[in-house]
Amino acid sequence: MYHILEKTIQSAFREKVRSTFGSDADITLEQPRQTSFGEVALPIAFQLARALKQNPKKIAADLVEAVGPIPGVAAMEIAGNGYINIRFDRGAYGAALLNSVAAEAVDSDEKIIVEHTNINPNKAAHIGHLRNAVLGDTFVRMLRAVGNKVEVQNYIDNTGVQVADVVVGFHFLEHKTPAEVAALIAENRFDYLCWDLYARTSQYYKDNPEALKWRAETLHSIEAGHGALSELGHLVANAIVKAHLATMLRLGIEYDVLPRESEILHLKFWASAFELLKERKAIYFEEEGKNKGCWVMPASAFRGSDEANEDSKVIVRSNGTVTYVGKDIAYQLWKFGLLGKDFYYEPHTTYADGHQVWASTAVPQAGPTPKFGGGATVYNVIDVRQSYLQDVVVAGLNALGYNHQADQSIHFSYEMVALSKRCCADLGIPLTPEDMEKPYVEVSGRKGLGVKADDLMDQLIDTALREVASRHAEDTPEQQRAIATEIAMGALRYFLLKFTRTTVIAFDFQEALSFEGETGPYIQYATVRARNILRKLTERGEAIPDFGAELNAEAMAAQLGDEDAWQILLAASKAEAAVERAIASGEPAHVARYAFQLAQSFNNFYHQFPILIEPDRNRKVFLLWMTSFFARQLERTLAILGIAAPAYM
RNA sequence: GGGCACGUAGCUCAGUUGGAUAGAGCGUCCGCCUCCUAAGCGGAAGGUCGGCAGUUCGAAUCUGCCCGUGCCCA
Repeated sequence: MYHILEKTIQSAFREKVRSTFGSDADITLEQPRQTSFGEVALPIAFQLARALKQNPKKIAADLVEAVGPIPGVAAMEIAGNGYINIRFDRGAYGAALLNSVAAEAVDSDEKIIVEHTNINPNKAAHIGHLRNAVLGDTFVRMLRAVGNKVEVQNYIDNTGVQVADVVVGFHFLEHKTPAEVAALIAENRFDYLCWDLYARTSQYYKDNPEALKWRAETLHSIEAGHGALSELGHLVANAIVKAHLATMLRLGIEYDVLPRESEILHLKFWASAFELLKERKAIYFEEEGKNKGCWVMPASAFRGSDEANEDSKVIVRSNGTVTYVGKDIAYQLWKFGLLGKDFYYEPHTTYADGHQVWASTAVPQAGPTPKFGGGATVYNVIDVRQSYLQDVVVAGLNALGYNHQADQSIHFSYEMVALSKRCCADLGIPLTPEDMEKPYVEVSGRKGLGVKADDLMDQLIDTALREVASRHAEDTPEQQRAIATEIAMGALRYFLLKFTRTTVIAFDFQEALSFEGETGPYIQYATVRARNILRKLTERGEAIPDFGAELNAEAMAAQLGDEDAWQILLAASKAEAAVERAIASGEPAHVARYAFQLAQSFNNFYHQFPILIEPDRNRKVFLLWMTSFFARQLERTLAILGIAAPAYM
């Protein structure tokens, strides 16, 4: 509702600014410094003052005169040196909220692809991976909430160095056969086992550099697709992908399709992309210099036109192997439906809600399978350290002449999750003097340095469970655990979302395990309270009023004359505006912050207005409507954040 | 050496794209459970928005130069 009125005001002014002053300046809306100034402020007169060489105050007055009455607006006043302050018609506003039945949903046929998670399938997921997945998943929920068609992809690099290294560990260090590894997979926490083995193998390379030949041998075997090493590679990657899906499902994160690198290889995606790149002269064969014998992309393609830097990017090495970027260009082309090729798909996993995840396969399937890829816009959720490579991929699209798709290929970047020094101390990680100088310590899978996702979730659940058990001792352990899990996961998702994407999260247990203040549970608690009021009402034998019948614009106006009630309702009605703003800025943190403010508003309301014992019938009906409106807004916003609203707390 | 970020209260962070008196949580101090759940609420203290210059009606926000930190590319 709020953003609809915003747009009405905006367009009314835009039109008059154009017709009266011949300017098509942007109409920016602000929130007045003081709530007593009104609901919306326009500084447009200042923007026009310079060009028109007129007093802003006069411009503002002329403009207000020209615009005339706007539906939904009660008053416009000139304030300060030329601010236009706008007051809403409270009765009309309240009545509109009362009648709004999940408006809009600007349906679009265009598909948006969001790729996230993309964890190397060679070890357990850690907190850095969680940030990726939670950011990606929340952004997907935001896009879907406003009516977009979204496809969620989780790319699986099942033929890469990292998988090879774990295979090296099993085969050369542990002397395990595929059958033995299969047996290990059947046991518990294979992903944890690999976590340690990967670190051990990495250390072994360090001490015995000649062992790197094992890695090369393994990579060749995996690429060729036969032999014990290849078999081990598939066993490891498939088992770890399963573990990752299970880990992410704990946080309510689901995928639509898992495109795998093995199929990119077998279906010769790269060969098609290579031909395209050569044909369109996006890359060239280097005849001399250090990159002699390589196919390279000229630096000018991705570094602006600065001639200063001569460093071109190698796409195909002189030994004929393609770099990671090369494969990524092929994959990106496929995402836009530009490759002229497609995967085959087979069912991978079915979630409890019936939702099916598909995985790519090189084998044609008998029955009908869905189509994936061919998006109009592609978001790649990848951490900021990959910026350079992402630029090269986009440059590849541009060099091929796909400028529009290049613009629609968005690196949804975010800063890493590091470990605070206190966190390292908690984990018993010894810090070098070098580390002590730094503000935080970088997570390293290679060193086995990090907080495992499942460990963290378990710890959060334990902490929440102690609290739930002390508050609801009468409940069964299963019930307590279910509630504690919802609270723990809510806390974790909120913790990862409240920071903007450019902020490095220095992970700290004390902060992450907190359930008070600006946290997920704070918002959940407000939601539980709102619903409790309505539940208590029916428990007392009273019916929830028919708000549509008992309230109208007049009644709303009377009740909303109360300044506090009005401000609280106004805040509660801005959910859609907050989501739109967050999508425009690509910042899920804005939704998270709004959810917190919404909960604060509700708590404010809760403490200020006793509802069930309110003697005045009209007022009580109004307060109950406010309560149900809050409950709905909180539930919606939590759903967008992927946070559950527990039955009780 | 080049590129990209960041620097705001004791700590951790927001700041709606240049607007009116810079906000929140944590921590500290004081207060509130006879009342819909205290995972809550109210109040207090706490700031040279890294520094200097510039752009203009107006700068935490834009530009330049410094200082400091992180990441990436050679």
